[in-house]
Amino acid sequence: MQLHNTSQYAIRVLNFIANHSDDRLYSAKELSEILNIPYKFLTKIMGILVKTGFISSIQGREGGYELNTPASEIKLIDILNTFNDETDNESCVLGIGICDSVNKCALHDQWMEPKSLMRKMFEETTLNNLTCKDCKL
Amino acid sequence: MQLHNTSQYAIRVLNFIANHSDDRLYSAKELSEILNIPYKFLTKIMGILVKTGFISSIQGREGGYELNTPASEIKLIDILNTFNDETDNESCVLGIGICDSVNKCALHDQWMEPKSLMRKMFEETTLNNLTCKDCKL
DNA sequence: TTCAATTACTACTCAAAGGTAGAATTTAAA
DNA sequence: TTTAAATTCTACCTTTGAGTAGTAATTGAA
Repeated sequence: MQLHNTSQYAIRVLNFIANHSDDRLYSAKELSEILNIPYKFLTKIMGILVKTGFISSIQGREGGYELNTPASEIKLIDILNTFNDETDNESCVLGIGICDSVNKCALHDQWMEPKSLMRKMFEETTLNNLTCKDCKL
Repeated sequence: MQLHNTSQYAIRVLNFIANHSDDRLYSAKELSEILNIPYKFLTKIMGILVKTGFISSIQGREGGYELNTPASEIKLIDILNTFNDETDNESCVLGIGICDSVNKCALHDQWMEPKSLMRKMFEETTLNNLTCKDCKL
């Protein structure tokens, strides 16, 4: 029960860029070193984030990445969805198709509350709320 | 963000056995058909559940499986741990080692509440609480 | 005692996540 | 204009979860 590495990496990178947007551009090489993410894997993820529109890339020497939209508009759930980290509200925790109040699995009732809270958190948290000066990178 | 298939299957099988312990023995073939789990994969999982002590197997003709301990003593969290479905309380949601109040990741604060509820649920729910007559199998 | 229904064991395949390699392209600075 | 620092692209490798195949071992019933 945990997020995919790609989702974790993407959140950390986007958060870092959001917190340093005034600053200057950061390259994949720098991000890889600062965030301790394998360089080649990071560039692959950055490519996806560019294609899906989260960020823009500035190519060539002195290049790097910048957010396309304000940090306050980037929800964690959108990042998770990009990397197939389903938080689908209806899918059954025991894997038996769709779960709802009339068609329950054995764990449905107990799962409701933690699931809702978790989903709410990923839906309502933006890169903006995440900003945190003394945090691990 | 979801449970492994193996964990899902294991919970469903154990729950079914728990709900039919008075009854009679169910074989892997029957369980596979009733619960719609691939037979060969199920027998593999049953083997693990026997080795880890959740169930005992009765070999030979008319054989099958039965719980080793009362359903009220089998916690979901123990099943998850058996199949590497970590719900480790300290491990970081963003994958940066250990997370606690003095060593936070950027998502730590928001993650606390849903994580605690989820963990509490898996720790406190036993096969016994799960019993549910009108549920999907 | 035979036989069929059962679990147990070993080894394999398949798919997806995670990660790597190398070369092509872009571009600002020297 | 050259060059080095950057992104981009395509293809590959590795690991792990998911699932399959075949056969040996066990055992109650006929």
